[in-house]
Amino acid sequence: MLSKKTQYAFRALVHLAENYGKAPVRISTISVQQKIPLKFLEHILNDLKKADLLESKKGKGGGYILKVSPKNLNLAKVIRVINGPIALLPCVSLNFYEKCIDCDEETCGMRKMMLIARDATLKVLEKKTLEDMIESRM
Amino acid sequence: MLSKKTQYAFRALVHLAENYGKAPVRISTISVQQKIPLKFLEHILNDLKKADLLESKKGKGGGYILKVSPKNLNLAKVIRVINGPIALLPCVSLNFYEKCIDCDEETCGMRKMMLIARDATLKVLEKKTLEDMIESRM
DNA sequence: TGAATATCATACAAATTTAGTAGGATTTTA
DNA sequence: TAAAATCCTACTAAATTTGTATGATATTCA
Repeated sequence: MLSKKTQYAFRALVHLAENYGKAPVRISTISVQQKIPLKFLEHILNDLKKADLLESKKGKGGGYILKVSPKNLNLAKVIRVINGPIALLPCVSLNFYEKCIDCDEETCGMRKMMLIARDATLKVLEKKTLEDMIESRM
Repeated sequence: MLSKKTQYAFRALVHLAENYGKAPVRISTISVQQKIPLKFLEHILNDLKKADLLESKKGKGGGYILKVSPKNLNLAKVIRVINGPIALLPCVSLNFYEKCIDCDEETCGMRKMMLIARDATLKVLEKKTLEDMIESRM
């Protein structure tokens, strides 16, 4: 399951996507409108910034703006930045690979199955974008 | 990601599947051969038993046996019993549904996307069985 | 220039979940 | 009835999640 932090991140990103191309949006605005604890939201936006998804401006009139177009930001990217691996096992993770203990990757059946599951999940999450998410609302 | 407990569960189930139709297997045997802490394994096997996947026999000559055929035990079932929900959001979980806070399900784009992702993942995990897992090892 | 505005950085803390241990009760077989 | 096994309840330690607190830093605008 996605952490609360990740759900917050998506909500913040949707908010910023709706202001894409406009003036920066303050953390406090997002916090109030999306009902996300302000100081927690600071961390989240900072994480997204470090991942190069957001830009920020300090001082009066400052705030955050989406750096990439909503249609170029896929959901897998966001999940990986905030939530971590998408795969069900570390040994089948593309971005967070770790060897499993006591398991020979060549002959591990669990690994083989989770690889197939991962591919199926990724096919969706890497294709769907923030824009798809917003448009799907009607 | 699947918890360590879930990975242990799969390993234990594979072990039991290899003894399907034969005499019961003791916890201690599985513990040693699969390198799973014994007392922790007790809990796991008990959970699987409560979910009706295993049968147990007490006393000398006792142990655990797989109650269902390996080819009739799909991976989603196991994950749900030990790990919990497969969906990425509680509001799109079939077996562990919970309403999200501050979210209208009719118009929530995040929900719409995670529904599609869930279906893709489930299509694999509900189709693949313990037998598939074992056979895929070669 | 300086006050107000905003992000940025670091550290801390509470709550929850995960991963295991301990000790004994219960049941079955021989 | 003794040995062998599961069963049950409670406890504990470690890790992760979900925040909070405090102040530093940068920017704008009068």
